[in-house]
Amino acid sequence: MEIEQAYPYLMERAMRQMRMISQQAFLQADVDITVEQWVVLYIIHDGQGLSQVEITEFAFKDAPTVTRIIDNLVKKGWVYRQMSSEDRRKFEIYTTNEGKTMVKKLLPTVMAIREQGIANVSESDLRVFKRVLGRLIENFER
Amino acid sequence: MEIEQAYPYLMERAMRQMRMISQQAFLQADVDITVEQWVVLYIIHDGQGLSQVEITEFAFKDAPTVTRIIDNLVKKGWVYRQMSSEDRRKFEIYTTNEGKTMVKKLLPTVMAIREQGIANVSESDLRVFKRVLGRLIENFER
DNA sequence: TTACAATAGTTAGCACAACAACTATTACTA
DNA sequence: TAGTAATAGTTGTTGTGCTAACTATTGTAA
Repeated sequence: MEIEQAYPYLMERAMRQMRMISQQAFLQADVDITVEQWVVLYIIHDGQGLSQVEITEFAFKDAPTVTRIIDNLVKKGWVYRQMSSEDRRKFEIYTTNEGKTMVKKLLPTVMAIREQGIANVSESDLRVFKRVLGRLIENFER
Repeated sequence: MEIEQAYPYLMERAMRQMRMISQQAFLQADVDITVEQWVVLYIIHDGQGLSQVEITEFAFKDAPTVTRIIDNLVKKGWVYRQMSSEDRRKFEIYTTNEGKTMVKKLLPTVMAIREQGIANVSESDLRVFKRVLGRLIENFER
């Protein structure tokens, strides 16, 4: 089937496989977390005190989705919301100690999967790969 | 933020932009269809008479998802299920005339968006890009 | 200062993604 | 051939993605 050679199809497929493998790895590490929750948790961990809007931009998700993912992370005790003192519309989001522990526990696994994907890909091919991805993003902007 | 340079992040972002632009284009063409419905409709159009399992494999989605997407396509009058004569567990899925019309109407738009993405990407870079994608898929297999 | 616009976040509704459990049918094997 | 395994498809549940509509707060301009 012709569609199997198209680059969007290949990208979709690679992404889905990576997601499945990551999910599997989280399960094996005995951590009840989805890939999307991981992404947001990691951003919160890295950015301590970000507002939800800022998290929205980094995660490239929309506001309602981020609200719900943070709800879930709060339920699991990994992050908390703190009312901003300058702007009462805002929250500042932080990881709890358990949240930090989770990130430390899972980060090596995530990095390993990322490496697994590009095993046997040369430095120069990887550079081209990232450059084309950057171009795609530019070309789809606006 | 460091995560913005990682290739999975770039892939996710490019894919999401492409999906949004496609959705927008469908809206502008006055066709009420989601990107996922488009993918499945196109596969059905191209493969006339495929079973749902076969569609599942081409679309790289799972069976329940394909069932429900086909349900929606049937509701919209673009495809129909026909009981297989050799195996009564199976359906053969075909496009209706309206379905064919939709594909003909939307295909040029979809191709144009695909081209827009790789505008100003050289032939050789595109080759590398696809090769790396293929490698990712291989590396995540098993 | 009052009125209106913009911003931060939430809620609701529909579609999709992943998983588990289920029915119906077909294939395999003792 | 009877019993069991495998296959095709559906249904239900939870979480996510996107849009629209909403509340509360802050910014801006007459």
